[in-house]
Amino acid sequence: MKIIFMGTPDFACGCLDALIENKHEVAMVISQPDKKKGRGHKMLPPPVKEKALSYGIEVYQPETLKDNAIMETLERVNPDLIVVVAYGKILPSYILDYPKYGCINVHASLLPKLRGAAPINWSIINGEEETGVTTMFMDKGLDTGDMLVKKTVKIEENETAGTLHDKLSVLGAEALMETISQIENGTLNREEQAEFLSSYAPMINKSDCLIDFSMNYKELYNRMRGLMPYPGPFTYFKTKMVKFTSVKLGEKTDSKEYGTIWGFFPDKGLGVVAKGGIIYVEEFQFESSKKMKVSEYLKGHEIVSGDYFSSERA
RNA sequence: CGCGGGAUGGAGCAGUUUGGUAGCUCGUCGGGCUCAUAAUCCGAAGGUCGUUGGUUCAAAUCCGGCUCCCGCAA
Repeated sequence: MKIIFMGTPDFACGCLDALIENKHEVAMVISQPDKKKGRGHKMLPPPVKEKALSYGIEVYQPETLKDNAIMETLERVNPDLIVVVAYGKILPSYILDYPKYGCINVHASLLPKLRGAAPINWSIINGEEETGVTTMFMDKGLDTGDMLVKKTVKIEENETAGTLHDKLSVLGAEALMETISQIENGTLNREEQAEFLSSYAPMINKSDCLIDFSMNYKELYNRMRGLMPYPGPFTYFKTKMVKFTSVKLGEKTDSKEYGTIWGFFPDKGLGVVAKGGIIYVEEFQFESSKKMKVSEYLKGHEIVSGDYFSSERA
């Protein structure tokens, strides 16, 4: 079976690896164009492109899918199946209809929940107890196609978006392999998504990351974990922006001085008052600075009792 | 040429504006006190101040080049 693989970020690399390891014929990889990234605007290729090149697979990076170039490519390669994992563009219907076996997608949630761009983050932010991956036949809607294989994983107490991302990347590859072999064996089981159960996981934006300590401490803890390590929950301490890189859920408190520093405890970290309880900060990163443990920071800086984090720069 | 911060004993920082003996907190090592201690006290070791050139009687500090690290933005 001749496959075109479409994907862009790290998350998709596990699936590409699995396809190769299981001797599937990946005739071409389509990825987003190289982008100016990082300091100094260096051009950097997306991870999937690098991975594909290391396998010696031809890579195509169209700026748009709306012109004829993509059609010519499809005709030249003539894939039986297109596998899409976190590609980042909507596929027009003439692509969806082109391959004999259609287009399948690996999505990092238990559909129909958390359709959209950031299901991993939102599963934690929403305080879900479990999430997973779902493969589906793509249709015109956003993650609305018929579901094929579903795999579940428990969200741990201290799970972050980073750790969950890695788990789901592996699980996604497994689900994809099962889906493809079911296609080959003709044992596929399609299940329609129950629309009334659906929810949406929109792209994370800057304002989602600004931490507000007047939020309930458990919800806040979920939100912080769901944003780690990227893009990272942040707030301000005096004149500087500070990003939290490791936090723990603390005990209850009645204090209403949200954002105020409760104290520093070598075994727990820097306690901060949130609504209903304490959040302990173990590690953070100030702007222009390296990430460091709070205990390290305190060797060269002073934080006095009564200092506070604020959602606005002083 | 996207914007900005930084490089000072093992760690985290001050000192740079206004050149003139290298300083703080922590750690390390030795010792005291103590039933004991991560507590406390006394003492010690440890730095060509990122690199390179220049100005100067004198440079961590002023000027130029270079290297590396980091945040933002995309």
